[in-house]
Amino acid sequence: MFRFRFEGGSGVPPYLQLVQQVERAVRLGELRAGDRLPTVKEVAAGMVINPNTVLKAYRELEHRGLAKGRPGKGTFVEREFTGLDEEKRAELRAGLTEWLTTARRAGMDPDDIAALVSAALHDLREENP
Amino acid sequence: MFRFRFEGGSGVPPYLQLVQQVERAVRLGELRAGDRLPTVKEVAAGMVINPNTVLKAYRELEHRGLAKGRPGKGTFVEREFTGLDEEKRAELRAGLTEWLTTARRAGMDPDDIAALVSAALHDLREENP
Amino acid sequence: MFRFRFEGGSGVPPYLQLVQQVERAVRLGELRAGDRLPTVKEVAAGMVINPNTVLKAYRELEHRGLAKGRPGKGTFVEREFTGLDEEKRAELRAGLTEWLTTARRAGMDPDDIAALVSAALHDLREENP
Amino acid sequence: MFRFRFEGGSGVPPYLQLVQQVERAVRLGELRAGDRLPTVKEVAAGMVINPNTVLKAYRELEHRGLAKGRPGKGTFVEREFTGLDEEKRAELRAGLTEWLTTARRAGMDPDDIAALVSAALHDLREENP
DNA sequence: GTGGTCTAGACCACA
DNA sequence: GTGGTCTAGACCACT
Repeated sequence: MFRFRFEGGSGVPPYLQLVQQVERAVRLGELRAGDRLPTVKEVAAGMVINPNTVLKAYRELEHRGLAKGRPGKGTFVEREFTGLDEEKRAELRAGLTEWLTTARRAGMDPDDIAALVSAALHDLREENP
Repeated sequence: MFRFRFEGGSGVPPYLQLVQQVERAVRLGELRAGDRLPTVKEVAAGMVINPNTVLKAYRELEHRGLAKGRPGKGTFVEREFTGLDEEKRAELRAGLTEWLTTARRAGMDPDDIAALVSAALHDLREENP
Repeated sequence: MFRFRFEGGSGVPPYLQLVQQVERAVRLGELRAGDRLPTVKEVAAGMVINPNTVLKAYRELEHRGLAKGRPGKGTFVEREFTGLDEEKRAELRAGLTEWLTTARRAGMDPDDIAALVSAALHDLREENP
Repeated sequence: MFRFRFEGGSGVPPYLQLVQQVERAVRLGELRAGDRLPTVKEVAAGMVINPNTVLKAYRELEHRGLAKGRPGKGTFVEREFTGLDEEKRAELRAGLTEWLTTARRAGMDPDDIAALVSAALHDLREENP
C-alpha cells in the first residue's frame, strides 16, 4: 500500500504534498494504473490531518487525471508514465546513489547536497526548456 | 549582484522561495558574509511582486540569522557555511552534471529526473537523520 | 482569557508591545504552555488595530518559540518558564508593592519611580551580565 | 559628562532612547538645569550612529522644553524636576536595591525581575491615574 | 471561522 | 533612498 509522508520545512501546503507524492510515485513507476490509494480515513488518521485536506488532494489528483475515485470502492490510479523500463531506471538510480555517497563522504550534509542538486536541476531545466 | 527567480508550480509561497534561494546560495558559497543583497525595491521591481513580500522574506532571513537589514544601507548576508573548498565542490558538481546528462540521454524528462532525485534525497535523509 | 493593553507614549511599536506582553505573562506564570491566546480577530477588534499587526506579533512569538499558531484552531502558548513557585513569587511581589507605596508616599510620581526603577534595573543587568 | 547607552531589544527607536535617557536622568537629579550635554559629534561617534539621529533627539528635547541648544556652545539642560532631596532619594534607592538582591537570590533572572517590576509599575499607574 | 499569504499604499526612522 | 511599521482588504489553506 502506498504511504504518504510530510516534509516539514518545505512550505508546500499539505494537500499539495500529497498530490506531488502521488505524481512522483507514478513517475517512478512505484504506482501503476489500477493501483488503489489508501482511503481518506486511513491517510487522515495516519498523518494526523483533517480528512478534508486529504479529500482536497484526491480531488486535485482527479482534476489532473492521475486518479479516479470509485464511490464505495476507493481511489485508484488512472495514469501511468510509460517511461523507462525497470532495469534502466534501477541502473540510473544506482549511479545517483553512488554520487550521493561520494558527496556525503566529502563532508556535505544533506542540506548542502540538496542545495547543490537543486541548483543543478535548475540549470538542467534552463537548458531543456 | 545576487539574482532571484521564481519556480512557478511548486506551491511554495513566493516569500519562502526568496528565503530558500538565499539559504541555498549561502550553502553553495555563492553568497558570503558581508555580501549585500539587492534592495527590497530592486527585487520587488525585478520580480513584479510587492515590496512587502520581499521585506517579509528578508525579515525571515534575519530570523534565521542568515542576513541582517541595516536601515538606510541595505540588507547584508550574515552567515557563511564554511563547507567544502571550491575545488571539491566543483568536482562534485561535475559528477552530478554527468549523471544528469546520462539520465537525460536515457530518455527521462526533467520532471522524471526530479522525481528520482527527490526520492533518492529522501532516502539519504532517512539514512542520515 | 489573556488580555492585551497598549502603553501610549513608550515609542515601542504596537506589534512589539503585544509580543512583550505575552513574554512577560509567560515569565510571570500568568500564561502556561497550552493556553490559548485570543484570536487574531478578537485582538484586532478589541484594540482597534489591524489584524495583520496582531498576526505579525503572533508570528514573532512563534519565531521566539513562545507560541504556535494552529490553523483553524487558534494560537497557543508553547513554552513555560518554570521559574519560582507561586508562593515565592507572591512574596516578592508583595515586597515590591510595599516599596512602591513607600516611594509614592515620599512624593515621587509614577514617572519618577519608573526612572528610578529603570536605573536600578540597568545597574542590575550590568552586575549580572 | 552625561553618557548615553543603548538597550538593544527594547524596540524603542534610537533617537527616542536618547530622549528618554535625558528625561530619566533629569528626573533622577543626575542632570540639572545648566548642565551641558555631549555634543552631537561626540554622541554620534561614541554610539556609532548617524549625527542626524542625535540631532533629531536633541530637537525633540528642545521641543519638550528639557534642553536648549546654544549655537556654538553646545546643548544645555533647561529644566529640573524639583523632586525629592538627595538623602530621601538615596534611601529609597537603597530599599529598591535590597529588594532586587532578594529577588536575585530567590533565583529570578534579570528578565524575570523586569517582568515582575513592569507588571507592578503598570498596576501602580492604574491605581494612580 | 481560524491562521497565513499577498497586494497596495501611507508614513516613519535611519544614513 | 533604504529598511521597517501600519493599515486595508482580498484570497487561500486548514479544521
